[in-house]
Amino acid sequence: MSLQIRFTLNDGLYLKDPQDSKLGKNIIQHSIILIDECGFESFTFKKLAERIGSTEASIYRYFENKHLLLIFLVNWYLEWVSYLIQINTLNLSDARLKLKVIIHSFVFASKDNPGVDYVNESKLHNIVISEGVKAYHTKEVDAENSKGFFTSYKNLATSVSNVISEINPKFEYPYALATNLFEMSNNHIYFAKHLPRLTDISVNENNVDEVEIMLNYFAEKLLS
Amino acid sequence: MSLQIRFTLNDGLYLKDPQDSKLGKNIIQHSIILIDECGFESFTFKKLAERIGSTEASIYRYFENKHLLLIFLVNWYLEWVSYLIQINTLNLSDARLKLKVIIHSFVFASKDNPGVDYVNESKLHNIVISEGVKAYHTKEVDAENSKGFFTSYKNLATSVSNVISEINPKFEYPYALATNLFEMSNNHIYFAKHLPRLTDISVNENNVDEVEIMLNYFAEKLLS
DNA sequence: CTGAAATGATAGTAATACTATCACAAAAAA
DNA sequence: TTTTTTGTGATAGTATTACTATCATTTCAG
Repeated sequence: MSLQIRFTLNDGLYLKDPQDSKLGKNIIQHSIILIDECGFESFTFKKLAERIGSTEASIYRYFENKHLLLIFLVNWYLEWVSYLIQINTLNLSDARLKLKVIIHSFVFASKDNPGVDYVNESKLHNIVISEGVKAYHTKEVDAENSKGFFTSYKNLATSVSNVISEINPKFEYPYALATNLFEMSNNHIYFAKHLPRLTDISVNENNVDEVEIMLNYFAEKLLS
Repeated sequence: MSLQIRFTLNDGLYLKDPQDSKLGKNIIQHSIILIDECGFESFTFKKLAERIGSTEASIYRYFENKHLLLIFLVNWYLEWVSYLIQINTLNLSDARLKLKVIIHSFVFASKDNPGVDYVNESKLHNIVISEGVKAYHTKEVDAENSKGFFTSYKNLATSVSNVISEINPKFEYPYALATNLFEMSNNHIYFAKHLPRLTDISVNENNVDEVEIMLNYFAEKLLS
């Protein structure tokens, strides 16, 4: 027997909760692997169906389209990061230490943790880095936002901004700093791997220490 | 007669230079309008052809596909911003003032300038804000990067990072700060418009003053 | 054991992302 | 001027994508 983590995600994202069935979990597990392999644009439900020995029609019973699946995965990741932050800051009283844990979670979300058996957190993090921004850069943002599809991100931003305000109550941009640390983390890992001239840091064999050091430096300096 | 600005963009981006012909300029002009209207995913060459009274086949003679057209447009924008920065910092000696001009250009690129008659810089800026990240978030980044498709961004990052190093030669992350100011500018304008809970600033009727103030604050604090 | 729910199998449609061919007009070269 | 080249339009066609619909079968809960 195993204690399974289960996140409550906005139920408008799916037609049937994939966390409830074998097929659903298969969809999550292998969509992560497949998107990581081929990239989001050339990922299709047909390919996914072949991969898991199912059919397109069956997958469409869970997700209306691949875009909603992407939002689902990104939200899953954000819930996972929020969860990590929560358990690792529980017994910390120093807000500066909490922010260090937060930054560590942004950068390392994949490593050092047990996780959920059907989710490869490391590959999911790669997807968030490479494809995450596509989740909310569409013509339908406003409609999707009003359905609550981005509350996971907002909640994370809020909890991080609370820590920031705890460190420096006079800092005027706690939300902007919170989201910027997250976006910057993903961006610069991506830059280091693919467009190194756009950053100063380097990531060798998935060693993202330099990113963490940079984010800590930015945060400290801004909040001093 | 008019003095037309003309940017030299990587010639691998197009099959035939659209800046050379009436149809080419029409493609640029109306693709900007159309992508701004429908968003990149539902923008198609067929719709564009109908809009300008031409045919799909004719457009394919200029661009291999809509993805390369997007990279072309983003590069055009970056060249335009670089050009603005160059002419507006020419007679400045104070590096801090230069950085202010840079930030102003990131945020306001559209307004207060004459421009090129077939390019609506304001709409182009909107496209960069909403769709820009898709230009380099694909499985083909590495291949496209090696063809030099992203040199406009790299050049901009380099020139901004030079100003940053001029302000504070000991600052360890001049490139990261340069790209972050650019990305942050676009991100937070987008957040303010569509996901306001992810930022602290607001943008009313395209008044982006608050974004500019925030970026200046971040830059000053980090470089102090 | 029975019935409902989940899945598989198959088929079909509209739109997308192209490629190919031919005809025509205008501009450039001879 | 004539001839070529070049650019554009018109039309057609193909493979793939993004779905939707229907019916049969399996699975599992009561």
